[in-house]
Amino acid sequence: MIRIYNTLSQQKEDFRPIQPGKVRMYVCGMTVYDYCHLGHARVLVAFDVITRYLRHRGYDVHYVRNITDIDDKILRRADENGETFTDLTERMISAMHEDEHRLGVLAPNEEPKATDFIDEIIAMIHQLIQKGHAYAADNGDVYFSVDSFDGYGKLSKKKLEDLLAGARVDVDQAKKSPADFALWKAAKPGEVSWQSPWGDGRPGWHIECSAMSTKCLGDTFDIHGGGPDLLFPHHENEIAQSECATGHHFVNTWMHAGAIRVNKEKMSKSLGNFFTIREILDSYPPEVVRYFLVSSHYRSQVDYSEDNLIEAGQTLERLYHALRGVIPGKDVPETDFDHQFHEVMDDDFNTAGAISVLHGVSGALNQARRDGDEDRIRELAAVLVRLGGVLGLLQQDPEAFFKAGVPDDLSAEQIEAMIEARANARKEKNFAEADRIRDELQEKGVILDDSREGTSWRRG
RNA sequence: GGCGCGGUGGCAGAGUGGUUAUGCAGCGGACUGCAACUCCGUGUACGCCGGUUCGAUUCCGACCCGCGCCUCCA
Repeated sequence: MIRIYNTLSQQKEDFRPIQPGKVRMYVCGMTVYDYCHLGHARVLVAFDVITRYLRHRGYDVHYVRNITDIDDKILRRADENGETFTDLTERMISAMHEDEHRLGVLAPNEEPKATDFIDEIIAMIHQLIQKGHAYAADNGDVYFSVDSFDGYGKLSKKKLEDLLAGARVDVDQAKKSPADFALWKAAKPGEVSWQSPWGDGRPGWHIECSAMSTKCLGDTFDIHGGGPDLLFPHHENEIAQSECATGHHFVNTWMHAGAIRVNKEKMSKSLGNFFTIREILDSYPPEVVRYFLVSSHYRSQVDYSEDNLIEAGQTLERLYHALRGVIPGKDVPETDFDHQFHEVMDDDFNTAGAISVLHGVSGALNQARRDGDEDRIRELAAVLVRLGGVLGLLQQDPEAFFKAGVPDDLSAEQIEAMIEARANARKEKNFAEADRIRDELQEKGVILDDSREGTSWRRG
């Protein structure tokens, strides 16, 4: 039985999908006005692992992750760049896909964009007005009336009165209550807009997710996830909109990833302390970044630092070393390691524990190597690749992993030729020449590994 | 101020009412022409103070400290 921590109940619960064997999951994706940063990568990778694991356990997962392609920040950025907002969003969407692909994140089943769901959004707003949960204000905006929904605050555990008492709630004359939020925003002159019964405008941020998730997954679905800062107000507002519009319970399990921090502060756009995925990938192999993210639990905070990335790289190398030179066996049945892996992953996707199982496999594999037990080596290699694959790791050919990133000015053939020259020098006991060749290669970023079987090489 | 989360060995990071993951670094060893790499072995821990218990790092309470949300942010 898989257990998942539910933000709604604040505890781990047995996971029972609405339809046995099928999981319907929605995750809030990117607002595409800039490149993805590490915080986005965390959510992307976390829910990728969750999807992979659920599928590994036999569930048919329908994973929907939206793209917010219209909002204030997009319009402002497009204006600053002197480009149309669609040029900007298309560029950022393809950049996002590139980043995801490099991190080994599988594509969701559906990737709805807000601008493709304007009709559904308008229909839902219309429904909310009819049921008395929303109202058109004098300024052309349409607001959700927070007072009309008794359940408001049940996800974030906030009381409406506390929210109203807070000084940071926007006081807007057009709103009946300061906590009300926009469903439809009237267009300013010259702004991109769509026609609606309440005048030209565009959707508010929260309504798009309600409209798209309902359209793609139905009124009630299993899992809704996202980043830690979406819990309030975004997800709280989604619940209010959806439950008021459909009259049904919205989501069974709410999942939130932990924040990425830099120097003890949350990595965020507003603090400006964020690292984009692409700039991190300039310095570290993508799989190392993924390993770093997966090595701690998805709900915990993690600190981004050079040291942590370097350590992740060293640890990943250890696992690939175990696989080096082995052809994994085929159709290897489940082992005790698989069971251990399932046990920790069943417990709210404990990827840190899962990685420890991976190290257990690699330790056993090394033992088999010492024993010279070829069958056992091939069996364990298969298990390691299989379980690693559930985390989206260890799917590369080990040689490719070790040799990636070698400077272009040195071809594999040249390296092999130098290795051979060194081997000859060593045979003639000309160690000065042998060491000269070794040093020369090291200077160029190539490290030689001597072993009984001969010499292999990898990037430095 | 309101709500929520957390404090584990030098570092990263799981977990558990008693047998104390895993990795990195350190140390010892094997291997090596010498090294590096690799492999094997190995020590150190549960913020503070009370309570419950035969026994608490694990449960309960207080305290200290850190963090997140309450405003756009994954």
